[in-house]
Amino acid sequence: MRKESVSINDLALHLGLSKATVSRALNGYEDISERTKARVAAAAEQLGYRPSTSARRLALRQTETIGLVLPPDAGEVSGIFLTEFTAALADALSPQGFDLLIHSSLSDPNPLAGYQRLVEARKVDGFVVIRTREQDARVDWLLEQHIPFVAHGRTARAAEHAWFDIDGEAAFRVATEHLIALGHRRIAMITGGDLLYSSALREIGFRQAMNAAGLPVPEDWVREGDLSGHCGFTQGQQLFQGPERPTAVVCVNDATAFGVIKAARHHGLRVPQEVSVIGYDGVALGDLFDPPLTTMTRSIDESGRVVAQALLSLIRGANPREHQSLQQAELLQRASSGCAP
Amino acid sequence: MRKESVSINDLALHLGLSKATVSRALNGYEDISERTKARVAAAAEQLGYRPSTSARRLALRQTETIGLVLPPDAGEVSGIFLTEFTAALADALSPQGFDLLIHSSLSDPNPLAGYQRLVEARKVDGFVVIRTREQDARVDWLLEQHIPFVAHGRTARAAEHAWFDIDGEAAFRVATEHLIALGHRRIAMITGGDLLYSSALREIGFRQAMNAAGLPVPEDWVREGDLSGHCGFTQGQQLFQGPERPTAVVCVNDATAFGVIKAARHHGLRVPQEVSVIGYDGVALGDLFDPPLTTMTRSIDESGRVVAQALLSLIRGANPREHQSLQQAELLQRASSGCAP
DNA sequence: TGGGCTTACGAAACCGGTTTCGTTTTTTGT
DNA sequence: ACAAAAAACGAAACCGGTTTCGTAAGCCCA
Repeated sequence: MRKESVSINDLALHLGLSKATVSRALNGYEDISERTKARVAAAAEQLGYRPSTSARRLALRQTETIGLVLPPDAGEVSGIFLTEFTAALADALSPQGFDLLIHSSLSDPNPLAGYQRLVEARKVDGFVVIRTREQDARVDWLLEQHIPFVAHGRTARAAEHAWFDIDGEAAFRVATEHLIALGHRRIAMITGGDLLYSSALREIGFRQAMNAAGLPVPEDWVREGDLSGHCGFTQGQQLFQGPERPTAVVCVNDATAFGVIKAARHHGLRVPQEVSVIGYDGVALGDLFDPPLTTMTRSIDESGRVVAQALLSLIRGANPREHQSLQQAELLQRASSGCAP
Repeated sequence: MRKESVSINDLALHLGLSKATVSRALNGYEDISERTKARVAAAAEQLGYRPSTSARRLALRQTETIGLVLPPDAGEVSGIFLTEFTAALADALSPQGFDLLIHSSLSDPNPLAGYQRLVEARKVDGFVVIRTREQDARVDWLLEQHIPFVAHGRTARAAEHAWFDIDGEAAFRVATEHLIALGHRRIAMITGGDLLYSSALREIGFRQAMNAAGLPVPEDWVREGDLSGHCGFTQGQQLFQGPERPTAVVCVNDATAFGVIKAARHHGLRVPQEVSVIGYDGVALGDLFDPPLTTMTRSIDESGRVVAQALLSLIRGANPREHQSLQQAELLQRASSGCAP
């Protein structure tokens, strides 16, 4: 613990000025002469003065901190994505003097608990909410409390809040059309259930492309997963067991796709010769997989940057409706998709 | 932004007591009567009083926050591990009222920059340092400044600081002996170079087991990687190209192992029939891989908990030497290791 | 020369807690 | 019954900034 840090009082004393003047000089107020500002800046530099963050926060009634509360299954489900995303967030926040606070309470089953604790303790100025659902209790509560936040993903109340999302509908249209162009006619999908609003949108895109091509979508070829690879595996096994099995599967995310590929192999089906699989997210590991995973992707770094900027804007008073951004994903064609058998 | 939050002054006024008494009552001081304590607690509950974190921090000269600064390549290299680890950290910290602050400055090439900024701004009470190297500038600096920290992994100066580590030497002895027991005699290793002190220790364990079994270790069968899957792939290709290729490879981490398996496949070598591969970390994705990855593992959750407790202890004044903990990893036998051909 | 305007700065209050120290009140001892 | 000790609480300083408001000094102009 540092003991000998110099306070604004020390600085004022050393300069023979009042702390009020020093404070305003450092903050560029108009009613301080240029000569004094220069003197103060020089002395601050020389004495190594660093304003105390705690004191600033108390005086400004602002924490300059934004909160990210992790879902209980964060590690298993969205591992790589989250690390890249939080890194991008933190990186975009720090030049503005903001910090990223990570909260996790596995113990408490209530999804609101973490948010409430951070708000009550006044530890954050706003939130980034990830993995949004269609009906999202966290979003409802934050809206009700008028707390700034930006959602990564839309919700049923998307019109009312700030969000950043990737156009899953379009993405899955593209992915499905890609498969259709390769000659596939029997295509299945594994969704994320109601764990992710985006899942429903992606399903719509899938169905649109199928309809447009006049292809049928049997009811049990749209199966509900839980975003995990394990579930992708079991659902994949269901898909592949009949004689009338699909020749291609689009998956709500990469983890699920990994599971589906494993299931295909279990049934002795080669990928992509006998079954094509497409994922969604573009995690780096997909490239090492066998076969390398074809997927829909969009720069995570940029997502983090955009979300961070939007949130800072909100905290400074911007209108949430001005920060709703829909981005397009791109098809990253690797080797898990190929011509229909 | 909440406006109407009740302060300790409001509470004192409402009770007809001084704020000093209220403060001490809430903090359980001995010189406050039980009756008063009960009254204060009841009123606090009723009015929904929540102490301001900023004010507490200023008065206590403590931030109750610990910092984690991400390495620049965090997302690519140690994705899944990091999410699980930070979640575990945050989870263990929050019951003690501590928060986890994530910092990342990709822009600044200086590995110390993030630490210095957080310390100068007095934003944290201590650090968790990950991915330690043998000569680690961050550790040197933190020691010099007498700032509490616990390292995840040892360094050359391990005797001087608190650390949590997994016994990589023993782990790689176990992994190598496992392969030897399966009949392998030609075993290679891919290390992490000097990116990770643990890498050197793991190499020692590997060599020990080989020596004990009287097996030779050709110089170019210990190849240097960078912890990434991509590098595992290129190094694996080197290993497999000659006629005298190894029948098994132990890898410094799972990502590298994934790359090696891909390389094996590129050379038409089946895993594990013709080549066995063992990783290290035990990430969840390993189970979905084809074949599921045999690896050395240890509960990440528990690591996080132990590190968090150690750091809190340090901040409360404990001796760093009392918090040096070496844990044993376990062999997680899946399908990427099998009998020698 | 004196009244009105700027300009540049200082005094003091404030943010919301904690802590030191002193004072009043009650209890204890004889 | 009275002095001494203990118990319970209040006043005020403090942590280190920001901000409001007031004022002295310098300048302009009649």
